[in-house]
Amino acid sequence: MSETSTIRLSGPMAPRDAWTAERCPMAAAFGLVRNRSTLLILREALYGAERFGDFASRTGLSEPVAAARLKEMVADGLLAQDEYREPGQRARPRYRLTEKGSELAPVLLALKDWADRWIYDDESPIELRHVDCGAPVRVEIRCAEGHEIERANELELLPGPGARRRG
Amino acid sequence: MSETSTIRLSGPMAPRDAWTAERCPMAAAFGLVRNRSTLLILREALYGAERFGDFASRTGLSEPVAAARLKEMVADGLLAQDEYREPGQRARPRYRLTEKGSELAPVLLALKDWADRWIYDDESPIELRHVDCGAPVRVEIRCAEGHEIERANELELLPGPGARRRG
DNA sequence: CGGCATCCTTAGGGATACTG
DNA sequence: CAGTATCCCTAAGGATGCCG
Repeated sequence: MSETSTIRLSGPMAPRDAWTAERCPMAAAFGLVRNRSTLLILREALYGAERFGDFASRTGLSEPVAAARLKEMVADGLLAQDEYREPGQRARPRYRLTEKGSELAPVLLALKDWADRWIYDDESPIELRHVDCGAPVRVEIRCAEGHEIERANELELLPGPGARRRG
Repeated sequence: MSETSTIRLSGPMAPRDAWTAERCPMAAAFGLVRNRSTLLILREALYGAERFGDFASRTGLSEPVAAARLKEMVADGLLAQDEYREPGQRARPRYRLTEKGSELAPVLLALKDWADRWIYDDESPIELRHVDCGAPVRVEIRCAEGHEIERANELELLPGPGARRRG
């Protein structure tokens, strides 16, 4: 643990290529989450919120901000909006996670795991368990052979299939 | 896949409790990453950057912004600053990931996995492989029993050990 | 090199009040 | 209830220039 752990840039990546900055999936994904309010709305959507008022009140966001984010997230395909009518009630707008949106869950879980350790000192305010077996859940980095990766220096960075493409 | 997938809020969490918003590990962790520039610097640190000029140029950030972020990240314990002297050279400042900082790697990898699928259509500009076996790497959600979680509705949200504590 | 000072523009976000 | 319209303040970040 004395040595700083970084990802290995070998072969075609060393010395480091400029396009890893220009076409960076991490930055691209962050560009859609973008800000705190989007993250909070994403969290509430994962917790099952569907209605405008719930998003605003449970996140603590002001209504104008909640409205702006919901609109953006629908435009970005993270949420889908429709109307639903509970029996005997008037129709109400509803916002639900798309598959694209719900697949951001690992990002939130990775943030949670990190905060649980480094902010809450392993005493998290919330716990996630596997519904089927009740065991606690965590994010793992694993290769296709099933080996778990514990540190960044077990990783090697290479150009991907989309390295040459433009757009 | 017709049903929207959300985390289950059962027992003490249903109806949803307000403190899941007040003390939210996802939001807490996001509060340290906070903005795009921090993420980019984190990325470069993971790619092995150590010097001010490299952080600024490889991220494309202006120097004032890079300087401000590096300072914040050192204050937040994500980076450690020291001086090093290459043989026959003058001493230079150096910024390296702390353990706290490098453990944010899963967050970046989760963002990458998501973008690879939803932005780059499975043709990523970059690839990460396990150094030992060369197999591609991905983020997995898994419970302590080893079951992989594929969808949010396989998860159950509960109060954690730090639920009652204040601070 | 490795920064800091200054200036400027845009984005994020709260408060308040109002509408269908 | 589900927003929208204003207004205002702060944070994020680029450009330029200077300095040890």
